[in-house]
Amino acid sequence: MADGLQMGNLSLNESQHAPAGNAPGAGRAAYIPPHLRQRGPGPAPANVDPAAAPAAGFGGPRGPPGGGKWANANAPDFSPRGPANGKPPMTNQIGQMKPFDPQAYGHPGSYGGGGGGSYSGGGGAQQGRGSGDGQWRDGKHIPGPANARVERELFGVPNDPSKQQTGINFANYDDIPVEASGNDVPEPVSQFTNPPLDDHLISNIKLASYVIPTPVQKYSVPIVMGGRDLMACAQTGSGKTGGFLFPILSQAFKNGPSATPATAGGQFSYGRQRKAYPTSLILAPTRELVSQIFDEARKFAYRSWVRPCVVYGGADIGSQLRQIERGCDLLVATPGRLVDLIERGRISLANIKYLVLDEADRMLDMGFEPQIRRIVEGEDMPLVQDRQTLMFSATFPRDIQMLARDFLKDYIFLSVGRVGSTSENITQKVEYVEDADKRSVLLDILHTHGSTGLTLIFVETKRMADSLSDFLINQRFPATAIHGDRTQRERERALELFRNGRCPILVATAVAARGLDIPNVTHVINYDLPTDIDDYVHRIGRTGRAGNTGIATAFFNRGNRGVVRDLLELLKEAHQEVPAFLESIAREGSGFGGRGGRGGGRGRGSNATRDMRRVPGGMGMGGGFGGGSAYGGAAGGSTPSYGGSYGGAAPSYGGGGGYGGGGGYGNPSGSSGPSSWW
DNA sequence: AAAAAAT
Repeated sequence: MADGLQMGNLSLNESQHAPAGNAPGAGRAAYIPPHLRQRGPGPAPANVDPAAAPAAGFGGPRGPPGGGKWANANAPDFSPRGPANGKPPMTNQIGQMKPFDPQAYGHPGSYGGGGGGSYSGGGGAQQGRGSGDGQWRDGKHIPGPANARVERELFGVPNDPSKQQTGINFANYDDIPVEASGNDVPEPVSQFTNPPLDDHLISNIKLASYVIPTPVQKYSVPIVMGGRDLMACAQTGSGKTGGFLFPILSQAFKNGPSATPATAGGQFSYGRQRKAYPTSLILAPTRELVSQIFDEARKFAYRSWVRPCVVYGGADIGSQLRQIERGCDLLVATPGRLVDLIERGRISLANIKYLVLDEADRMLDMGFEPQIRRIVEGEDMPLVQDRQTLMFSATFPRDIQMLARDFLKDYIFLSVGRVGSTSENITQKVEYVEDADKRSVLLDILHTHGSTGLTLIFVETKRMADSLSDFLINQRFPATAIHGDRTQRERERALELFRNGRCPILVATAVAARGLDIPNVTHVINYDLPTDIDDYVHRIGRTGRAGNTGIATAFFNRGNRGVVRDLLELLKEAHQEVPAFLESIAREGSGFGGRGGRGGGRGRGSNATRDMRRVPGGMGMGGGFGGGSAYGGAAGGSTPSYGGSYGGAAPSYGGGGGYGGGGGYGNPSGSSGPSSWW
C-alpha cells in the first residue's frame, strides 16, 4: 500500500547504507560445519587483549553513521516529531505496547486510516526515535540532545510506581551466590564507574535509576569488556539484560561504528543498498521477551549513536523493514523473523561483533535449534573467533552445553543462584486441589489476597486460559489472558493492561512463563502445574523479583504426580514448607520407579548450572548418547577443554583425532538427539 | 501433551 511511497521517501536518505569500507573476511560466507570449525592449531586463545577486541568490530569508519544521517542533531527539525515516539507507524510495533498513553504514543488514530500518509510527510518520519539519535563524527561520540518527553517515555517520571525500577540494587542481591569459572576470570566490578564503563552509558544508567550492579552485572561487565565469551546461568530478573547491554553498549559508545563490509550486495548492486549491518545481535525466544529487551536497549542507547531495532513475527514486516532501513546497530530478534529478513536480503550478519543468545534453553525447547544454527553457522555471521558470543540460559542441560561448545570460545562460565532455591524471596505453597475444585479455590484466593499487586495465573492450555479468564471476568475480577492463539496485538494489550495494573489478574500459558520481567507481581498461581519442573521454576520466578517478596501457590492433585519428586526436591532446596500429602504421593509413586519418562537425569544433568567443562562425564549422563562415542570418545561427552588441561580423555582442539573417534559428531543422533536420549 | 515461532 503506502509501502512503496515510503520506501521511495526513505531512499533519499538511505543511499548511505551502501557498503563502504573494506571489511576483512567479508567475502566469507560459505558454511563451515561446526566440527570443522574452531579446530585451528591448538587451543583457542586463552585470552583476548581487551584493547584489541573492539578493534575487530567497532572502530572502523562507516561513512556517515546511521544515526547521524537522519536523526542528525544538526538537521533542520521541521514537523512535530512525527509519531510521538518517532517510531514507524505501526500498530503492533514493539515498544508501542502502551496504547493508553497518548503522551508517549501520540495519536494512534492518525496512523489508522491515513496509513503512511502522516508518516511520509516530510521529515517527521526521520526524527529521532528517542534513542540512538546521537552520532559518531570524527572519531568522537556526539550524543544527541536531551529530550524531556523521550526521557519520560523511556525512564518514567521519578517516583512513578508504575515504572518501579527492576533488577536493581536491593540488598538481597548480595545474598545471591555467583560462581565464575574458566581461564583468567576477570575481577568483578562493584560499581558503575568509568573505567571500565563509558560515561554516556553511565549517565543513561543513572537515568534508569540503577545504582549498583547486580551480581550478574558485576561479573559480566568485565568479562564482556575484556573480550571474553560468556556462558551464564541466570534469570532475567537478576539483571541479566543489563549484564549484556551495558558492556556491549559501552564498547560501542567508546569505539564507534564499524565498517560495513564492501562485498555486501556487491553482486546485486543495482539500486540502493538497503541491507542493514547490525553490530550486535540479540536472539530471544518469545516476542514479548524480545520486546522487553528492546525497551531496555532503547533506554541505555538514549542519545547515543547506537540505534536499537527489533524484529519479530506476528507484526507487520513492512514497518520493521523501514525501521531497520533507518539504521540498525543493535538488533533484537526472534529467530524466525530474523531468518526471514536474512532471506530477503535485508539484514546481513557479516558485521556482527556481539552475539547474544538469551534464554537459550527455552529456545531449544521451542525447537529453534535449526534456525539458531542457521543464523550462527549457516549465514554470514563471523566465525566464533571473530565475534564475541554470550549465552544465557536458566539451566545447563547437555544440548545447551553442546551449543556452548560450538558457539563459544574459551568462555567464562557464570552461575547465578536460581530463583526459588537460593533466594528465599518467594514463599511457595502447594495445595491439594482436585480439578473440579480449582475454580472455587481460585476465587477464594483472589478474594483473600486483596487488591495489592498483580496476580499471574498459569494454566496448561490456551483454551483453559480463555475459559478461565472469561470465568473470572464473569465473576467481576479484572482479568485478561495471554496465549499463543491470541493475536500479537491482543497479547501486547493484555500484557500492558497487566503491567499497568488495569487488569491486575493475568491468565497465561507458557508463553509468559519465562523471561518476562513484570514488576509488582506479588502472586503466581500455578492453576495447572507444568510437567517440567524447570517450567515451574521459571513461572514462580515471575514474582519475588528484584529483591521483592512474592507468593507462589500451586494447585496439586494426582494428575501432577509426574512432577512430585522434582517439586519435593525443589521445595526442600528452597527451605519451603513441604505438605504431607506431597511426601506420601511421592512415596506412592516410587513403586514403579517414580520417574516417569525422564526423571532420572533431572536435577543433575538437566538442571545443572555448573561449569561442566571440568566435570568428568559432565555432559549429563555418564555413557553419553550414541554409545559414548559421539565426541570422539570423550567420557560422557564432556565439553572439550580448550587448554587440554582437564585430563587426557577430553579431546582438545589441537589433538589429532579428537573428534574423529566415533565419528559421532555429525551424527544426527548426536547433534539433535539431546531431548530424546532417554 | 502443550506451547511457541515466519508466512
